[in-house]
Amino acid sequence: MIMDEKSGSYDFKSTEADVQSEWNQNGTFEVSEGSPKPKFYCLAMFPYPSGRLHMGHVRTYTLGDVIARFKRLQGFNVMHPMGWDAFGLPAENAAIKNKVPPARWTKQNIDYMKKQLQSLGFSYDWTREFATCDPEYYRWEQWFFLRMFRKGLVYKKSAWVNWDPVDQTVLANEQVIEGRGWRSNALVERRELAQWFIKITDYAEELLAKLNDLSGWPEKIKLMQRNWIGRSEGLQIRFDPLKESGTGIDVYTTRPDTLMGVTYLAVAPQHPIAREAALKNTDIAAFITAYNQVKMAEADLAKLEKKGVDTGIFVQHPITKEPIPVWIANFVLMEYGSGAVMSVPAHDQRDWEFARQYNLPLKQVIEHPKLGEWDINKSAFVGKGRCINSGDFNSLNFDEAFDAIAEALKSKGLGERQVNYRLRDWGISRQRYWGCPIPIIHCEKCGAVPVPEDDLPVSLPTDVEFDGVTSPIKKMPQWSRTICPNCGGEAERETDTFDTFMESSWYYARFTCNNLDEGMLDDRAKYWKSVDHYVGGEEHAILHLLYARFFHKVMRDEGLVDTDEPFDDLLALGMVLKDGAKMSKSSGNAGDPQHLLDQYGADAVRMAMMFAAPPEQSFEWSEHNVESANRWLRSKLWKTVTQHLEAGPVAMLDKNSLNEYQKDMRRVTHETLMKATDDYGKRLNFNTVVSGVMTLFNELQKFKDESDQGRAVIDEALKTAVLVMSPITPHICTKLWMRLGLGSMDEAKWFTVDEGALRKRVVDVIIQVNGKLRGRIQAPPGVSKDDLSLRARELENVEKFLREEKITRIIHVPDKLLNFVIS
RNA sequence: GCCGGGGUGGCGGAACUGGUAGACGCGCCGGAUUCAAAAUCCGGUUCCUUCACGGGAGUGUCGGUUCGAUUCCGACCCUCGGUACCA
Repeated sequence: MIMDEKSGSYDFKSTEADVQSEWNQNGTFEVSEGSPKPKFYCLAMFPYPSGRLHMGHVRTYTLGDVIARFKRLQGFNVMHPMGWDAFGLPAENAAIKNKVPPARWTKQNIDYMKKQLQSLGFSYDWTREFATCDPEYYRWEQWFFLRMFRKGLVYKKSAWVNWDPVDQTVLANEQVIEGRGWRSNALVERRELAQWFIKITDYAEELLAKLNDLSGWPEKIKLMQRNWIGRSEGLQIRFDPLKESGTGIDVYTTRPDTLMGVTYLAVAPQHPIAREAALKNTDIAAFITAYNQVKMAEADLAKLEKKGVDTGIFVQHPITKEPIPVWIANFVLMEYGSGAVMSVPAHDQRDWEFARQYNLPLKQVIEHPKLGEWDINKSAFVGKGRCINSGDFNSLNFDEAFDAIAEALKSKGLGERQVNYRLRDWGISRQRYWGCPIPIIHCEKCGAVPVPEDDLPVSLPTDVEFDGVTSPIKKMPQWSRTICPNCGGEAERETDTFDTFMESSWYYARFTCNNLDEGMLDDRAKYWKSVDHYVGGEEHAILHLLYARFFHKVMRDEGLVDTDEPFDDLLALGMVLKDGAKMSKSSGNAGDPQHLLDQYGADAVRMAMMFAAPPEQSFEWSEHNVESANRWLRSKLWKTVTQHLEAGPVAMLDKNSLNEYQKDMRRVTHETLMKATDDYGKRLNFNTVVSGVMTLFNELQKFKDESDQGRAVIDEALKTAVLVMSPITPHICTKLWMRLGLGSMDEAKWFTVDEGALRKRVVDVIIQVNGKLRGRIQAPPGVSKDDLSLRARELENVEKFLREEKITRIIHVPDKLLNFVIS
């Protein structure tokens, strides 16, 4: 047993319970908009209620809490809310497995996880809590969707899904394992369904440009978003049919300078040309069928062996009018550009490999700028250079050729300059039950009609049987049968639901006014503005963060918020790994912290997590650290403070009467405080805050001075240590703060560093010979190069390396280093 | 495949602007305390070499820049995250 019952020893159970109940009674973390303090909105990505917390949650929420508590100590009006990203696939899986309706399962999980979060002592304003499956929440999401619908940001088109022919259901990519349905084990087919899309590409330019303003975001995340948006400038080129009757093909290229080297075109297997060709040719039909058996994830498609099939169709080259064969290739994506590419095997490695495989001709049209000669039979030359074998365009460089070819094609109506994005419009239809219903009514006469605002929300029935075969609301005519708001005739509700990224794209704004019945957001959203600090896993670097940035811009354009970006500063956390893989819902409930909380307490769990690694780094979780954190809190922090208090009252610190020994100890205190201020406020490295405080205690342990001023120095050190640790281990620190006679921790203010205390009496200067360490000298700060050089040469171990050598240079880094360079 | 990270003792990590590599903690080893144990405290702990002082090597691999490189540059290997229906 960890606790012993001797009086005065640390009992984390009663301490944590006491402190938490005080927070609850006092409403310590409830905030409003009327404060004279500056506002600070601190948010950690809300969890999917998967059942129990795992260590990834503990890390995210402890980091968020540390930031919130530090900012509170610095005098900010801190809002730190929490809620639930409650719609999603796992609830459906659990419903099938346990025969529980998704709503009930979700509710149970929320109840349990909320208790866990509370027992960890996070400083949440729980009055702002909501779950995204609450109709009061998703009502406004439906309302906002209809605003987008009326703005023309919403449209319908067909798109491909993974179809399980046995379960008669659409599968998510992660539910397709080696080409088979996860439950039925049936071979998955791809199907085309009509789906709703939101025009995020209308905002592509702004989403890209505004990244430059996000100085509080990590460069790596911004870089990933830039690449994801993937802006490029190129040419849309028309290849006309050879015969009048055929169909032409549009391609998009960023290398129009290689147009004269085109030897074939490649189209995606879903391209209309490919489909048409399949009707007449069984080989082509078989090729497309085989392609459609691979799941639609890009990672899987891109890893396919490059394969193609000849359509037998020819189009004409827009300049030379020569016939160009059209192939179908499994590496061409229908979603990007026009679903067709012009292939220049001499100057594109992928085209080159494809041409080799199918014996298609190569034509070199770009000269290597340095080598001149290039053997295109060995590999493609993908660099830029001057045009050759290109008729009128010969000797032009890339830019000149780009312009000349663009002009030539434009005059013939065969080409147009185009800015293209890799970013695709956001498909938001899901053929699932456990999500927010799409508020559209389908009428035979009027088409897709928005549900009138007064009829919102379109509620999802929660008392359902869920067997996994199709969505329950697709089998409930009493739910889907309705009247057309337009013509009053019989009509059907849309039975698809929203992508769950919809909910997480605006929840941060709703926390400002979660109880608002009359609208989506009110002026409180304008008071809290953007999230000042957003904390969450790096796995959300692209999708969630991009969708939320997009939503925010649309909300701004609708006058609902005042700022351009939702998240000013972003802390993108590394993964907590278990056996080398990320901890998540899909890997079961690995890493439930409950037994650790029971055995060692919340402070120990929080401290162990913060001490383990810096936030942005992934690391393998080891429970061992929790025990040692508990030991440190108990036998160092608690015990030292307790013994200090038991030794009686402490005199006032008089800075001017300290001896050198006491000044040295005091310097360590202020160095620790300075480092912690920087680590919390700027570097966001909390592991080094902990190690700094541990070092302070190691120094205190060596400091033996029972004099009045000696004890005053200790007193200051302990108060500093308790303050510095309080964002990480708030329970024990709240109690010790009180005991140290400092009153309520809720009123505490961050300390100021005493610059005078940092001054050093002596510095350690290292002496090197040719960059190798040969000795060290203690000297007063500011010691001159000459003095050092003289003293260094007297050191035997330095002298023996300099003897009989010629010194060519002496490098001096003040107060740090002296390096003798010998030949 | 593509995009973005990461790689430092037995382990987690530190070294913040190119200047003492391994802070702090875990583990392990030795000692104190104890009837004994737990708990606690003290000391040691990169590797090789040396009685010792010291010396040599060393931050994924190979190469480069520099008086000096974990840090900057180039190539490669391994690994993690994302890849648009996991969230």
